Amino acid sequence: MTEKKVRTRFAPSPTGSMHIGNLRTAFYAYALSKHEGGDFILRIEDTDKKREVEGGVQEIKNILTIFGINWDEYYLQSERLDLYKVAAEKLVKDGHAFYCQCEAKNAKQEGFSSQLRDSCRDKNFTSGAIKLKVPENEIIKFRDFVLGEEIEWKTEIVFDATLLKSDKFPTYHLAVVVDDHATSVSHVLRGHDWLPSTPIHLLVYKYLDFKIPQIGHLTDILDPDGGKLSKRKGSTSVTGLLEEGYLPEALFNFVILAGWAPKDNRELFSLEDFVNVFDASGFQKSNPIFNRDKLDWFNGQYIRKTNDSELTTRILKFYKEKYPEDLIEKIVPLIKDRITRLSDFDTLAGFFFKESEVDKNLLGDNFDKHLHAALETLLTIKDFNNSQMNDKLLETVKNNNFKTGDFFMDLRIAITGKKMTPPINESLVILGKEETLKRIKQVLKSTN
RNA sequence: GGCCCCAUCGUCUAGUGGACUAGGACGUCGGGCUUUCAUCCCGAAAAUCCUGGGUUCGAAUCCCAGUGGGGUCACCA
Repeated sequence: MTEKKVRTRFAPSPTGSMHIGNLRTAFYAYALSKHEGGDFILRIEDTDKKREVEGGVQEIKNILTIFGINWDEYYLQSERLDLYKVAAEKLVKDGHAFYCQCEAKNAKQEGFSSQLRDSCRDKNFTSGAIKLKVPENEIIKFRDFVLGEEIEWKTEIVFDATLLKSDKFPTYHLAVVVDDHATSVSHVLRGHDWLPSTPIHLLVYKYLDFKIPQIGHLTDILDPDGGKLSKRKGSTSVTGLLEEGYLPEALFNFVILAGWAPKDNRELFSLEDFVNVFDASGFQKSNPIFNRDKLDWFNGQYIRKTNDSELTTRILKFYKEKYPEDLIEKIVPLIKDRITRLSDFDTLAGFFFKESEVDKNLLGDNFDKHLHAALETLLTIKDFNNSQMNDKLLETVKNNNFKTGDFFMDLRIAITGKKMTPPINESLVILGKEETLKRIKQVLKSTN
């Protein structure tokens, strides 16, 4: 009964549109706690006012909600400034930090900086930014629960990091330690890029006399061209991917499997499945490459799993109600197996809404005979419905000794302007008699 | 450059000293189904387990070095 509750947090900063790798961290942190019936905390790290983006906080909340991630507690660092200030001043008082009045270096210097010890560390100023007084000749280490390794550094290579900026806002190094402690976070899960600054945090924990939580560093998702995932190859922002027509379920499934794997190599996971089977030993140690083909495959899988009325709604919303719902509903069964992204709906089903130009070169040698025969047959059908359409047209093919494939291909092209389309007879039914005949006549007329 | 992490088919991975003639998935190629394209089904190719040394009766699995990839070195997170 004294077991400590697993509490994790997702701590993004509202500095731009959320990156897919960032979202992955949220999924992992969520599953880590929820698998144990623990708590998941959302903490906004808005301590850099200069970089903060308008609406950034709302976007983070919206995205988590879209993916079904709910948080048990919520914190905004800018509302907790006193906490950090007290902690920083305590460190100064105890001799583990000092005031610095140097001019701020607020951008990365050219080349590699090597000035690890700050010139103000022994000047005993009583105001200014507060920096950590890193000790000499100490070994600082921890066991990373993702890597499963003990990692250590000599304090000689740790720099006197700024803890509290002169604007009284904390830096990440201070805020992360103070908040994780204050909110009883048991497991810290974060990007690989934080590994090098972990010794700073470890020192702060020690000097503040806080218990160190479990800390784990996740892999980075890499760009197919090398380096960290970048925007060169299309969007990597979550909203961008959503706008490309990817389903949240597919994005979720794809991204959790980039950096984590189950023992049995299972592929399809809902959020609930993932929480159920989650096991931290499944974390990978090496960086995965963003594989769009695999994402596309997942998306196709989920489109097929979605029931027709739900898919109709999603397409309706995706196109911001540009197309009428009743028509989408009829078309959905025809395109469901044929699209990999919602955005494919346009290219595959566009002809239903807008007459497409017919390239005569696409038509076969006997298109004239084919289309005349089709026209004649279609004219006799009073009520356009699937079974009748199929029977009559097939009968026409037989009676005229046409080649079935060639006949339907010409009809297909005349109606849609394309060689790759949904099933043609079913499409004609949806299109209706009037429109169908009109299009066939038009092609016949323009090719004469 | 210093420091740190990592290394199994093109890609994501299973594998935790003997069951590995290294398994699965995506992609690719071939076939089936079929009035197109897809879906679906079947099959194939694809991995010197990065290299070199050890340890061991035995190594993809443990150790060391090299090489390669990644990260990081701000009053940004």
